[in-house]
Amino acid sequence: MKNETFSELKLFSFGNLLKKLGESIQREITEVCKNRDSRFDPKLFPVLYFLQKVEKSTVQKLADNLQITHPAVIQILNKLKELNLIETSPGLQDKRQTYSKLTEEGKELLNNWQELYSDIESVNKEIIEESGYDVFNMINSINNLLKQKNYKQRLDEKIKDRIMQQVEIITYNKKYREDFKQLNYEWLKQYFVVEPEDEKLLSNPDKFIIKKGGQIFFARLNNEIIGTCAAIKIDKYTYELSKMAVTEKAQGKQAGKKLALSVIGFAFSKGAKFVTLLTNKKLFAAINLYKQLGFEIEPEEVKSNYEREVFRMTLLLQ
Amino acid sequence: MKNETFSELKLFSFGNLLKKLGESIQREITEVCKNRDSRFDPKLFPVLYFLQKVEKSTVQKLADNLQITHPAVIQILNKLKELNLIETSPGLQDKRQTYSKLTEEGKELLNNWQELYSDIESVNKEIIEESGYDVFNMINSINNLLKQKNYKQRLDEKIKDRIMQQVEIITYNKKYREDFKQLNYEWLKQYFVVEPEDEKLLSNPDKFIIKKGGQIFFARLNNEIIGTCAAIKIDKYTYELSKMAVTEKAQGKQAGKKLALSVIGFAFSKGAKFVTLLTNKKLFAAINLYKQLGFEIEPEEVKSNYEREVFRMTLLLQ
DNA sequence: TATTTTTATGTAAGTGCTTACGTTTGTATT
DNA sequence: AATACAAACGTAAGCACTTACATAAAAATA
Repeated sequence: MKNETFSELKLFSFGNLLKKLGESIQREITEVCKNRDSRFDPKLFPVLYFLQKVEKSTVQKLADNLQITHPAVIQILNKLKELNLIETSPGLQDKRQTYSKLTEEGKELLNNWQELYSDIESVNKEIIEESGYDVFNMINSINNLLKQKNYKQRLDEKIKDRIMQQVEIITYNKKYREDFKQLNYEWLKQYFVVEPEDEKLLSNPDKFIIKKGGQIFFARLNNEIIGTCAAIKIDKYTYELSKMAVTEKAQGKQAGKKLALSVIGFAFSKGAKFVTLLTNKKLFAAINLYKQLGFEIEPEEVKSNYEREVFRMTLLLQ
Repeated sequence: MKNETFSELKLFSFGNLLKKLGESIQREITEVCKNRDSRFDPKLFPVLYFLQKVEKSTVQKLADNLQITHPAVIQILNKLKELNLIETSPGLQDKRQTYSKLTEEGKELLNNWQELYSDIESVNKEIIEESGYDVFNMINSINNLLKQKNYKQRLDEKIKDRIMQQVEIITYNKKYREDFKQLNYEWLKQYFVVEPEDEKLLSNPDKFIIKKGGQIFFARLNNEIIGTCAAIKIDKYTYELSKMAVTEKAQGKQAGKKLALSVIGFAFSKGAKFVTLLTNKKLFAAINLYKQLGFEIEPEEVKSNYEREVFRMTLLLQ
């Protein structure tokens, strides 16, 4: 009965479980040490140990080697200084540095602690052996995995994937005509002005896009149309990706990417060789997306009948 | 080069490694969550989750189920209350209790978070699978080991063993005569007064103990005599454990136990059937040790020629 | 050479827990 | 019924770190 919830949340709390286990072990070690010798604080030990090995060290070097932050090192060094176990001196060549080294008292105490240190190691070793697991390799293995791709990245990707899967892409239907117009208006007004040219096309998608062999895609999230994009037939081998618009509030849900992929897929299925598009220098996010999908910027600046600072990008379908 | 010290201290820092790994995972989870929705704090989640499952709960019940202390629960509940995700009410039968339950807003939010929760679970699962280790069984296994015998106990035992091994037991030699006398004087003065009877025996151990077929043992730690104990021959079948004295500053190093064991071993090797001793009611630690070694209190109160509140304990050698 | 950037250190404050302690209420014992 | 004991909750403070920020010196760059 008890711990049932605990076990349900086990996978979610994975990090916490590791943390708690480690903490409880450290807590008990600290307690035992304090009982033996009020000065023996296991958290001080690694710093002392390292100082013994290298004679003297800067703060940064300690932080790097002990895998803790430099403020943590400084706090430990301060305690050691209070206990007269180390002494510090400013760096000679580099005046920013602070070197720390053991005092005679520090060396002696460290020597006395060596035995307790070994005892702790023995107990840890026994526990690990009794557990029957190669705990260190496990820790290493997970650390390496997270070094290759850190947790944040993994989780961000997972979330992106999930959201992308939630966005459905559907094809044109008369009932979406108003959505097509609205989404594009919203977008145009944000960046430019709506020109007569736009007005004409956006009001008659059947006539200017569908009937001419093109297609219009819509991104739907929870039964709401959040984005659109058209594939306009230019010639047998070329389709234009155009009228891409995703509503502000649904940004970041990968709808644009999914829409663009649909256009590309459509063009490909029609046997096209190129997908081309016009875009504007200031639309960084869009340009990035197109690049990511393999579009390349045409070298010559294009003169379009739209009064914008535009250029052409083209994707070669293999 | 780097991390070398780290790896030298690996076994010592076992708990810390686990803790750090867990912490770093939790940190990144928290960061990602905060970016998505400033209110989604993964540390709040288990409490919400549990409240959803049981409808309402007391503080203590939450603490038990989530394996955290009750102040931790209260702190989380306070945050949740600030966010209007829960509401609390005092217990009806038991007025000490405080019940918490989700508000409508809390239920809705929890529902929204469900997806992010699943994403975190998926990432954790992937990491664990990629690592190739059965991390949960490992954690369980170690937790169980520590439940059977906690870390503190293990470490205390390890230290005791080590110290006991360091104490060497050696047999009588004239050069230790002064140690024998001094140790016993120190001890006698602390608890009683030195009587003529004592004086006589302590000054002539060769004559009164060794020559009569007994033996005197000394405990040596780092070339210093820290304790002594005599085996005095009473008759063919009986030796008396007597003149046990361990110097104050070396208490707790198991010297007494080791000395007593030496006396018992000596008596056994001489073919004795009993080891007997006189002790005083106020010497609790000593009595405990003797009991631990198998000595049993003789039922009748003994009249000794020492003016102390004494009784006899005897060990039957099998 | 002047200026920007980076590095080493230090300080302050935050975090997510914990232990320690106090108050109120309930339960057990005399 | 009176009293001792235990439990539930709450508050305060501590712990072992962390992030965030500040400062001065060194290194890189223009």
